Amino acid sequence: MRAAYDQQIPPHVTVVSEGAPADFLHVVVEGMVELFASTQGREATMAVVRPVSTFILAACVRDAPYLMSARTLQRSRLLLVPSENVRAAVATDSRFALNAMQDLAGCYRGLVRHTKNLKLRNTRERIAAYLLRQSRLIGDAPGFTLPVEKRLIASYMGMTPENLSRAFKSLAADGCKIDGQRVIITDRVRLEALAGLSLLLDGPDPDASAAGVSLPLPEAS
Amino acid sequence: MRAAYDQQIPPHVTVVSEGAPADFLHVVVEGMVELFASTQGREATMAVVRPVSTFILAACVRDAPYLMSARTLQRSRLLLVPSENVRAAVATDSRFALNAMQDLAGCYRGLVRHTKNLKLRNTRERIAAYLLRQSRLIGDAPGFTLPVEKRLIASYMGMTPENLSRAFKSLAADGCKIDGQRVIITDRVRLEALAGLSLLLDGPDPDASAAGVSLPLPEAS
DNA sequence: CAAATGGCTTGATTCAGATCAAGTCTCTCG
DNA sequence: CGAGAGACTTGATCTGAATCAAGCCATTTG
Repeated sequence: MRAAYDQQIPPHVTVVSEGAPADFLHVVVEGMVELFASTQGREATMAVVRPVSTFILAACVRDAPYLMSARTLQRSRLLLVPSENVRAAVATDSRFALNAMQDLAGCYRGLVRHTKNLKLRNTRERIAAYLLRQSRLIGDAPGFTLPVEKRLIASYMGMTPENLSRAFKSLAADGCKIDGQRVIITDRVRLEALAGLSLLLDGPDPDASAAGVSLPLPEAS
Repeated sequence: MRAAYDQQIPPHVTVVSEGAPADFLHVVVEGMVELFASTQGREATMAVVRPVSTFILAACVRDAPYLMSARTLQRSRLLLVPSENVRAAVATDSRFALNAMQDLAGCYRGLVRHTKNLKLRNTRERIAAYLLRQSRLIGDAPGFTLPVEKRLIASYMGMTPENLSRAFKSLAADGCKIDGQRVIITDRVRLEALAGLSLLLDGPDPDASAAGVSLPLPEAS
């Protein structure tokens, strides 16, 4: 920690570029950071990190290049811990290692869920599942506010903003009303049926999503 | 290890079902194991594990339910280590913990790559990238043999066998000839261009794929 | 050895989702 | 306050990939 840098970063600043060597472990202390990947024009949101969580721990541990880029979505406070110090801590402090491992395992499981989602469900089902999960994470409240921009949700879910918009509208017929940022689940049973039940796929343990990776929690309302 | 079970398993046997509690860490000593996920009829291959590698380490570490199922593709020899022993070893043996962490980080990075692939490339590009990566993993040999059934490759890559077949055929025009199990890269430059350059996306470190997760290595020929 | 099974290919057709093209609304900023 | 920018929506159209339907081939099995 003594070697770490504490930084205030304005919104919309890219703080990590994929391909670069993993010099620092990043910790989001305040604000919100998007992890994304891009190739020749195309771009995909991989996760959104909220306080207090780390990102690119895996690259640090392996001393390998970053696989994702990161940019701030809001003004954010980041703690940058030099990778060598992280690796030293992992090697000498077994409690640190244990916690790092839990974090890593959580990230992995979060990504497994995300990938299953992409491969096994179509757009409407993915959205239904997402909304249900959001609702569950705040205690099964039927109403809540979307925590990030829709275009970001669309990218994370592997679809275009246009299709997200259409899907949102069409969900009215399946138990969920979306108006602007406001979401109201009107018929949970119906929505769950659409999502392809199997909340096994999304639950019961929140894993990484509780830790702040994947997409942020909504606010109940 | 003293508490572990050493088992010979016939082909096509499901040894792990998603949703079940993670009672054992599995180690593939011989053979080949497919990790897959399914919901209501649909099914997706998530990875193929080859010796010597572990699977479902993350579930063990977190003491959480399995997120994937596992079945043998061939007659296989598996070592089942009770999860509690794994967690005990992690807690007491810092070298063990360190290695487990490396493994976990490798799996995570492998999955990040896979997900980027799914989100950023279309079917032909994914296949081109896959073939190039296979070639690279055996030392840039232009010719090799596909290591698993095509239907499995198709599922792993998130497409139907029909489309994989068509894509393979169409790649003849882009620098790669596939005949049965045999692959010959005739024009690497062209194929790389199609794959969307960015071998950043797939390299340079092999991470998990070297460790035996993702899809198996091909055989040079 | 004939039948069956399962993987693979091929063609025809369909459809989910992408793309293209406006247009609206909100928020910011000069 | 008016202009501009960016997010979002909506409709029309296009297209990549899925689905459906045979047929082929190799391997297994009775």
